[in-house]
Amino acid sequence: MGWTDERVELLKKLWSDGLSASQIAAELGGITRNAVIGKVHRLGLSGRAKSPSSAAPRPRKARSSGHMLRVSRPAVRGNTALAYEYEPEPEPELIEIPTEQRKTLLQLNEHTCRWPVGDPGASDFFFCGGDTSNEQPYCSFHCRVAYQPANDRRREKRAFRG
DNA sequence: CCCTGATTCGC
DNA sequence: GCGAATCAGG
Repeated sequence: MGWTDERVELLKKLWSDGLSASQIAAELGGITRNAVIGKVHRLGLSGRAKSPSSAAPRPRKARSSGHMLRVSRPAVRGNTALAYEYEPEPEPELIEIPTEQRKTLLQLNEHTCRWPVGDPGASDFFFCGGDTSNEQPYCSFHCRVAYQPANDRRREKRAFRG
């Protein structure tokens, strides 16, 4: 699907009407939003009350100085390797479960926390084994973890590890 | 993770 | 010139 005069005119109209590139792409059909954006730029009609931050020029290559370093996973496109990576996040603090408290599946009973720790099937997989109370399946800490609102997945994941 | 536009560059 | 890939940001 090429850029016929009709399609270009429609593109100009829709773009000036404030439609997004993906919306225009869907309207024109058989084309991606990248194609729309590329055409918009080539036509020189970009800049539509754009956010100033997105208008800032992007560096061609990674800056190999300053605090943004540690290129450990180069992103390669074609024969050009360009990448920069931010400092890795620090490891989340793991809640230690005493070794002597840990239980295997066979060691669980109605008074031991059943919260799984580690990857099932792994050699170091075990259960929390902490004391439970009030007929709960988990210890107090893991009860909080298990019953907290489900929208905080990051926290849930962290808790799963420990 | 959804989306937005911006930019680069092989084709 | 075209637009996928990739970027930065909301």
